[in-house]
Amino acid sequence: MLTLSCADTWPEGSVALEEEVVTAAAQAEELDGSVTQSSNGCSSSVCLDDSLTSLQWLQEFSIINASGNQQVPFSGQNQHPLCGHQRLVGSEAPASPMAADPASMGMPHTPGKPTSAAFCRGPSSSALLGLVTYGHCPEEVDYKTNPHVKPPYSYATLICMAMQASKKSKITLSCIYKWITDNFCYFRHADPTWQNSIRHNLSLNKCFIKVPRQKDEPGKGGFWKIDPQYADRLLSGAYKKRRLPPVQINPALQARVKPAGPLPALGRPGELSVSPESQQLLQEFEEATGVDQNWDPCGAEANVSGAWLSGKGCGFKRKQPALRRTSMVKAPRRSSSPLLCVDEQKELGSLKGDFDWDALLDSELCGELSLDSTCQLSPMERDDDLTVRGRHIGRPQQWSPLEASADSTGSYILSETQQSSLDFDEETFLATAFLQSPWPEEDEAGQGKRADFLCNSGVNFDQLLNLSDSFSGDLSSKIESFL
DNA sequence: TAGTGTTTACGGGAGG
DNA sequence: CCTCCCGTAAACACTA
Repeated sequence: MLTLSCADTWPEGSVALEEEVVTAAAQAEELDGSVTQSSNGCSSSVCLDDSLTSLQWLQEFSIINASGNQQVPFSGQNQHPLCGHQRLVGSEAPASPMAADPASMGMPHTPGKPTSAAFCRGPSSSALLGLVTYGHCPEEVDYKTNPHVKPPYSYATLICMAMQASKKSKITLSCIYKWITDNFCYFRHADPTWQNSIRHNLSLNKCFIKVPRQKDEPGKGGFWKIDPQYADRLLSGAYKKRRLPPVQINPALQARVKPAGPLPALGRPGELSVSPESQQLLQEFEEATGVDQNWDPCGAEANVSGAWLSGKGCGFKRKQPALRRTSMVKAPRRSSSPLLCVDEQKELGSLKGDFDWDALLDSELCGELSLDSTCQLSPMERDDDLTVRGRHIGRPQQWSPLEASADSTGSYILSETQQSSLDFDEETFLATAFLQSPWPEEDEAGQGKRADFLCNSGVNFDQLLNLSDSFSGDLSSKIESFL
């Protein structure tokens, strides 16, 4: 059971920091002046074509926004417990990344020699994981302003983040560059060879699809989008490049961990608590896995996410040497899940056999994400429901917004056949919730929001329809009811 | 010419 | 030791 509810109806709460917006817009214009600019800083065609393939809409489920705190990832003093990322709250966020760039203020910088950012890992999908991450990351690495620390994300992840944050289904290479430099100070000062790596990644990583620019579209180069088949994986488990040695929970943090009681509201990092259920699940987990508090949540999450990082799902397109990487073929379409191949489902199944991952995730997610109408976290009873921003959603098998049907209470109950991808979508949501879009939001005023959902989300109707082969209801009425 | 995109090659880290 | 992932470097072609 997972509840992400809040009083506000979505997509409210996705208000960007105006200063950030203005700055990003201005910078984007400088960057891509040859292309007709829209308010989001990307080319007009980007803005026009939103109906492609991203899981962008997942970002709209931001519970952080629901909590009333504007999130600004990779910077600031507060770290989002979900993802382990730091975030600024309100005015703590620099109006411009450059404005807060120590390197641009005379701070010495030695790019290319990243420090131990790897030990301050990013998003975790559960309260438990976030808790651990939070605990063992006392010295918060501000990737947005720290020019010395290379972000612990793979280039593929960075690209994916940029794509997600852009609110568009496809973005230009320059937009990717810009987002990365905006959000990671390191790359603003690092040797530009990283851009080569970005391009290399785009070309070789099958997660990314090139969308040629139309002939009548001005500008250079094409657009890139995320293959929806891999998007969630990319974001769910790729927040770190490599596995790390076991980490220790900060003893000081452990002392702050209190049994029982609701989790503190986001933004109260000083007082953490774990519900008894979570503790029990943790204990079960430890018993089942033999890990203790040295358990690396990052690696674990990668496993939970389908172990795709281990090379089973999101590999490179490159032609591998004949005797190497024979497994690097395009992953087949998933059978029951669009996101899991058979083998992966087996893996997850075997995992389930040993340990109830769902229970752990669900429990922790409940404890972490449950926001009641007063925007306070509250422990949740475990059931099979999901509430996002005031909308009650049954635990889906293959989550698709269009498959949701509203019940009499305005809740969205998904059919049982929709279950499989929720775990990944949860992960995706959690992994992307913290993302900040430097791109100016398009018209976010009032009524347009919901109608813009499917447009801005980048959800392709055709793909959604493909996802719901078995979906035979009145599509238009469902869409209308959903909107 | 600069930016973009593709491709190849190589080495290091990590896991099996 | 092998495989895989990832990063890096470089060469090359194409295009605005």
